[in-house]
Amino acid sequence: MSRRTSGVQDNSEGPVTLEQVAAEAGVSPSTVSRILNGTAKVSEAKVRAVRAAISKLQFEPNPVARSLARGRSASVGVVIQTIDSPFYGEALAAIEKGLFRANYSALFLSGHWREDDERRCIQHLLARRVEGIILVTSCLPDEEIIRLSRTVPLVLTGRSVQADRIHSLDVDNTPGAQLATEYLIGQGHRRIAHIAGTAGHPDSQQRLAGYKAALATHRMAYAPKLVVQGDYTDAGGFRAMNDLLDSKVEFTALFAANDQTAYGAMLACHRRGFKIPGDISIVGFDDLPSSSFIIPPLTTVHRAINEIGERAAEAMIDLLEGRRPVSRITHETLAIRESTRSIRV
Amino acid sequence: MSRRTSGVQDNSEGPVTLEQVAAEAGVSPSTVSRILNGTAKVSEAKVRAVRAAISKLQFEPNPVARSLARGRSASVGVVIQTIDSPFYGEALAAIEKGLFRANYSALFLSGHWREDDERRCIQHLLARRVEGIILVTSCLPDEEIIRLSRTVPLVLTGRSVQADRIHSLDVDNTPGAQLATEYLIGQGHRRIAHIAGTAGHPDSQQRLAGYKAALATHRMAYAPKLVVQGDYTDAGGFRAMNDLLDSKVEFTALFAANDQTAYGAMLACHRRGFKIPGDISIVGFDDLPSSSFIIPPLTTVHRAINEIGERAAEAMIDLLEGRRPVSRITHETLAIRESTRSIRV
DNA sequence: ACCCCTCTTGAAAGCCCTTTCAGAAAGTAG
DNA sequence: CTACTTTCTGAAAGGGCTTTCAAGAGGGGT
Repeated sequence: MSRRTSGVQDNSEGPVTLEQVAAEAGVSPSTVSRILNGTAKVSEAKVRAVRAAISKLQFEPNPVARSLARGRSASVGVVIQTIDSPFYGEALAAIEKGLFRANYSALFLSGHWREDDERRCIQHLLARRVEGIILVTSCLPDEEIIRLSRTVPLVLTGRSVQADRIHSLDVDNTPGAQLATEYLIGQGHRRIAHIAGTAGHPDSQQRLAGYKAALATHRMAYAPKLVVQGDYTDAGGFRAMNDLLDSKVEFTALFAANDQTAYGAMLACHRRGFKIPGDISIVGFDDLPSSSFIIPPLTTVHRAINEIGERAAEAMIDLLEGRRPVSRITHETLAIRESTRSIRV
Repeated sequence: MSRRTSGVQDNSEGPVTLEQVAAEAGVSPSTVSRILNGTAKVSEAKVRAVRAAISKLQFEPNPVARSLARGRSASVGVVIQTIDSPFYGEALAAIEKGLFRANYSALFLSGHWREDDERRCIQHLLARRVEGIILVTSCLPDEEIIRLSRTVPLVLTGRSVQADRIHSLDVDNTPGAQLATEYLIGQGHRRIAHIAGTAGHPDSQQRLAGYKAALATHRMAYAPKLVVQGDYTDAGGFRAMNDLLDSKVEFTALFAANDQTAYGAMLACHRRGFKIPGDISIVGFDDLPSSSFIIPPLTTVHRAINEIGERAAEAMIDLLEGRRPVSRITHETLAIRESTRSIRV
């Protein structure tokens, strides 16, 4: 015992409390609280005294107590599918920054593309009393999301669900995919293969839809044989390209569901002696940071992923502070690099 | 008024509280708490009644109140430098998983390799009353870290600082770098260039040291001209390789400070018509997931980054629960792929 | 039958803030 | 100078849980 008594400067004894500040400044705790939060006018003199006490004692309000008293946790949950993955990483960074600026903490959890894991994450977040949840490409069915939105406000990316406290930051992937495919068509390609993303993912369906739409626009037949299943990973792209090559179906270009798939596909081509873009032109989707540095630099659909993250954070803050979010996302563009070539005659 | 009274199933009225459970079960709040935490023996009958009430009301204890009462926040802070970056992403995922399993939440914040940002993050985390902080490759000076450890237990990765409540998960990069360089030497290379990592980073210094050590072991002279500064990014590697090529210094192999640097360097070679590994052999460091899929697949020092993450989480939990962490990290190995070749005669 | 223990349980105090309520002080109007 | 506002301020009541303390109940020993 005893260390409690001492303490000219040695503030062992755990964090300083608001009451200690009040005592030091000779005012009541309520006054200190009011100054801290600006919830009422307080006389100049007391403000000064309290500020002095605060800095003398190095007081930092305890956010846990504050949360309890206010009934608000000042934190929002972010459920992402894979925290690794260069693509989502960038979004995360932007979300973190946006929330941090508005004084919210972010709790990141990964759902691993599994509904059950995602539910578990959400449960955990709710138990932690987050004030809102940002779902980055959720796997859950619409009605479940709507039900959830009755409990907490939601921001969804890569997905569109309409409900009162839901803000969908949907980036329809269809136009981007169409853009990519049409670019290939414009370069003279007529037999264009596609390696799809994970089966069942909405954005993978959209990318396929965009591919089909481009063909349709140019009155080109859709050949199921030219489309093989991938899973958004390098390895999946590698496998898929091998399947494609094994199947002996002819094609001069490939639209890959994402950049990683394209990487894998490129390697498969390389292994079998096909040159890119000499023999096969390849377009990706996402524009990962490294895509401009691989060999050859990848032509790909550019998405401003950090912008998506920023908007998601903003929208969440709007929702929390009772404003109606209106954020719109920049459209996808095509970053034309060196993995494609014209085969016009 | 009124909606409070109703409620066969409609639990508007916000979350259920422990007191409501107590009332429903006909016991005192203390008893419910004891059952929840197993802090005392409670009669079979009451346990059953309480369990029934809990599931009937769907009670979930409020962690905020719990934190306040216990004085423990059940959360740990994780300061990372860049949340994006495939490399750190993996570590994060592993840390998140490890902490989640032990019922701790992780608060991720990025320091952007800037001391000030890192300090700000730490302040924020302390204000949030995290119980411990994991610093992934911190930029802060040793004495500051030691001072901090008097406030919260610390786990450090990529760094070694000795103090009571600090557990360093240091992976000395020197041996890995030496391994890489010696491999090149073993393949007959005599003029080996090195693109260093960000100036001043300890691990970048270690990698350089490993490079030098390998040369020394083989009685090869260290030529400063063969070493140029990079910054761990693709772009930096690209630039550095161009500088190297411009300088007309001769070399047949390159040891790049990390995989991204290697990517950039490879592209620079490609641009100027140098073949890899035909003209120049390249070895990287880290073994990013995509490194086995780029062209050519990169020979690189493999680090079990997810293992580092797992160990970090475990160590933190040990520290928090009063155990002495003893985790050891697997050694680095060399993943030999196709970006290197022997030039033995 | 009486005393002493052990075991289970509830009351109440606390954790550290916020916020309502009401009193005190100061200002304005009549 | 009184009556009524308008400020500023403190006391006290939460917010939802944990934990200490003490009382009540039941058991064993003599």
